[in-house]
Amino acid sequence: MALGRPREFDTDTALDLALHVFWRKGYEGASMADLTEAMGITKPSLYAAFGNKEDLFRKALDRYVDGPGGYFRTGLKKPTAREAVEHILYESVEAVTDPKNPGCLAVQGALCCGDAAETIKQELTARRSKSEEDLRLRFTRAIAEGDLPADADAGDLARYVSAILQGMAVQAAGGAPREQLRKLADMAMRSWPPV
Amino acid sequence: MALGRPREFDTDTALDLALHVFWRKGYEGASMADLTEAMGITKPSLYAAFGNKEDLFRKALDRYVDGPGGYFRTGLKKPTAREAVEHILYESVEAVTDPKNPGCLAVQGALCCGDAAETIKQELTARRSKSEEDLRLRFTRAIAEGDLPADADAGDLARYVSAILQGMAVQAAGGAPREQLRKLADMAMRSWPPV
DNA sequence: GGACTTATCTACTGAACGGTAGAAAACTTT
DNA sequence: AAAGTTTTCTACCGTTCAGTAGATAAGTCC
Repeated sequence: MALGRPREFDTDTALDLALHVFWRKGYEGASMADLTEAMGITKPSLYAAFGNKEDLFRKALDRYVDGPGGYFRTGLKKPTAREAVEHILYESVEAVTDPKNPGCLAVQGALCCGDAAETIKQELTARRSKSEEDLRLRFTRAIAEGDLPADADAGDLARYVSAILQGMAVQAAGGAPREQLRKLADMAMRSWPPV
Repeated sequence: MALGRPREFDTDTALDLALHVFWRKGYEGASMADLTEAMGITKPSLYAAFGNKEDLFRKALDRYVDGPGGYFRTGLKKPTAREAVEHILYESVEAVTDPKNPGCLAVQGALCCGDAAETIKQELTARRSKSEEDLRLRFTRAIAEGDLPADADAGDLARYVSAILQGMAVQAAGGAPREQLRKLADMAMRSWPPV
């Protein structure tokens, strides 16, 4: 066992609780008081375990990507581009319409912000770009493998799917019901691949 | 002329300056210090002229809708649904990629927030819903007039266009270049109306 | 000119912000 | 049991937040 007084809370569950606060309120909107209250720990414990607010957010974001946002990576592994897009779109609908925390952390965490949160905004921007790039690479492979038209533009398709996902995230943040977003995904799929 | 000491600044230009601060930083991210500095007035002058921060934001939002966001209303007046969507999409691309303040105020003003800004978030959500409803009504008319298929679902189409617009806003907030968003609009138009 | 009205300024309020000092408590090691 | 290590707690730090009091200045009205 580790030296010293043992920690009285589980860091993973505490991080999950912090994640949900950030998810609902955004980086700037979530105060340290909000976070400690939700996590059930005091501020010094939080700082000792996770660093500062920015560190905590980054750790929560990692957890988000591996947990509630894991459908993205899973989808990329599907055998065809169509199946990948289908999986990502419909799983995204379920994720962003979770009534406990509607929307997408990568979109609403810090879409724009005051000066203090600028680096967090950049981090989220970079993550969204990375996701779009992952889609692009997947579509490039699909073109090579013949399950997308040879004259398709992988970059355009990736941007299109990203925009749909982000649009759904905005609508979900506004309380759009699951049903409606499913119909949105239906529409996107009916015209896939877009010409 | 009005009674009392005359105001030394123009309220409309001051409101424009405030609008651009809110646009770049969001409601929570824009501090009163940011605002007064940009507007070139002191805090008491601001409060006397515009009320409190929330009032100021609402007035800036009205100005946004009538100014930089005016393309939406203009587009709805186009003779056909296709022309309306085309106008709104391409004008939106220009608006959200304005390098001075990328993105859309109605999306990034308060997509999610702390408790204090909750009413602002609701106001923005309501405005986005209103826009979607305006699109739906326009498409309903278009179906009646025969410039959309009789079996089209006006609500679905409105949601789809809204999602594209909001997705573009998110991408623009992340610095997506105008060229790329134009190609996104191209794709949306090529498959219009979506089946 | 004097009364009245409104805008402007400096200086300030209380509350909330992120973050920390320092002492006490709980464990392992020897 | 004593030493060493780490967590926990209360209480606090300085800063920034939105918002305001009160005095002064600049006009109009009579």
